[in-house]
Amino acid sequence: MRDRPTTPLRSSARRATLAVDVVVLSPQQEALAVLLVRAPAGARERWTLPWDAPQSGEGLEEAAARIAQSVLGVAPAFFEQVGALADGKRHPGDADVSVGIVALSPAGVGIATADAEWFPLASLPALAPRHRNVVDRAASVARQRVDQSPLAFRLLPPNFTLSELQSVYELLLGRRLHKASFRRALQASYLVEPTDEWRSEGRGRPAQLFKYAPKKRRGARRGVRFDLFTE
Amino acid sequence: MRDRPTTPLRSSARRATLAVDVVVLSPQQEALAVLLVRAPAGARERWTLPWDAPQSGEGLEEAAARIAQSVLGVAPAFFEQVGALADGKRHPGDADVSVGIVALSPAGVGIATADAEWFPLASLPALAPRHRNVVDRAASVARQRVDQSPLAFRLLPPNFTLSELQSVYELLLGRRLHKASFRRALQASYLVEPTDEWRSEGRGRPAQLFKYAPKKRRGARRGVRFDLFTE
DNA sequence: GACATTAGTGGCGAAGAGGTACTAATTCGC
DNA sequence: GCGAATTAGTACCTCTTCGCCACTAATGTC
Repeated sequence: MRDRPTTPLRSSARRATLAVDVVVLSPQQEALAVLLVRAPAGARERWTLPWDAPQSGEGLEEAAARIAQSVLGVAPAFFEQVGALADGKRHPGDADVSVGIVALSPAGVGIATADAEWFPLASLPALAPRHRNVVDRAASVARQRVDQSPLAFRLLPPNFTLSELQSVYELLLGRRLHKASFRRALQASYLVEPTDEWRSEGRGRPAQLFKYAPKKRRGARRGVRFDLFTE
Repeated sequence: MRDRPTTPLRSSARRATLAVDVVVLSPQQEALAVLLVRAPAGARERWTLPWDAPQSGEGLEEAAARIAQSVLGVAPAFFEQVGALADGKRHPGDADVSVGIVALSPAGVGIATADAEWFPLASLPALAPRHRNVVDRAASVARQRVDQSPLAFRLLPPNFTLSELQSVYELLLGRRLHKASFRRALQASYLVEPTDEWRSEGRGRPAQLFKYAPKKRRGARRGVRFDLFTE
């Protein structure tokens, strides 16, 4: 590649229409589900992600919390950006730029609006191309970050059984995990604490409830992992 | 948390000023450095990140490539979004929203403009608060992604010695690594291939040059790693 | 030719991985 | 009441991987 004449920068900050598109994820019926809202009559697709423009002076995660709350009834406790998208594809509000934000909500949280519904990630209805893109990125971000942030714990109520935790990990990763190894690794991480409660869920032995209570870990950082490349 | 009356969504996509702020990283003099450009006279800080508004129809990474090229002379080969920021803090162009993008450039690539300079991450001059924020996030993203993407390879020329590769990893991670373990892990990952070339760098035994040539790996995904949490 | 310097490898003990198979505590069916 | 089914949780074994030390290899310096 060779040098080219350069155009001057700082032409001026251009005005663009901006949308915050929220991907609310939650485990529903043994599958990871996305919250969609019914599109207004006349729209090309029948469903869209919850979205809105950020209000002036409002941060982006703040906007996402407001948007999620207006659909779900409660604000999710965890947000993470998927990234900004200006792919030129169609957006329901014709926004030039979309900021995608993943929000995580535990199972069993009710939906406030009659116009909203959970759809399993695997069987989504048709969405505007931009929204489709945002959802795909959101799912991929969730999978990539699951062992770097407490994502899984935000998809569960405050108290949960270890089997529930393992199930959420399996949903996020899309593969089965080994019970003994899972618990051994969890034990060593000092991320959870047992509570006094036990839950009897139909058949079988009752399970002890745990809560997320990360201890400060001795920073025993180990070597480089070359086997985590996604590309 | 209880249900609250909801405000209607889809008020309309609001117009906002948008900037793409680019953090070009490169190893310079044994340290990770950021490319800054001299601010125009009268600005509150003397240096800024290279930034501009995206042109219409231009993707965000595309804009970042154009901006980086105009300062550096060549376009970096690798871009990754840091995220969108609407923190209300001061931006040199008073943009409402900044999209931060990290670009990686190998050492030894010349700077085209006299108004640009490399600054080690550890000793940056004063920057506009928003830019300071973008740089901090960029560094943190780079550290977090280093073992999920071939970041380190993009900070090196096409052919490199394993010691150089290890040095880049040490720069990114901010800690020393063990030579034998590093090479053993690298060997097992099938990410690099030896070339026929050797390089004699002053003293010591000459080193073989390698190139980045990732083979399709057997997807031997292993257990969950709870020890990678950053929070 | 001795020495310093950098590259690269072999091997060892400890820790971690996955797997099997066990024990524990409950509900269900009879 | 009692065994079968079901789910929770653990003990142990094996194989791999990790960190580390110590060594060999090939060059420049004096």
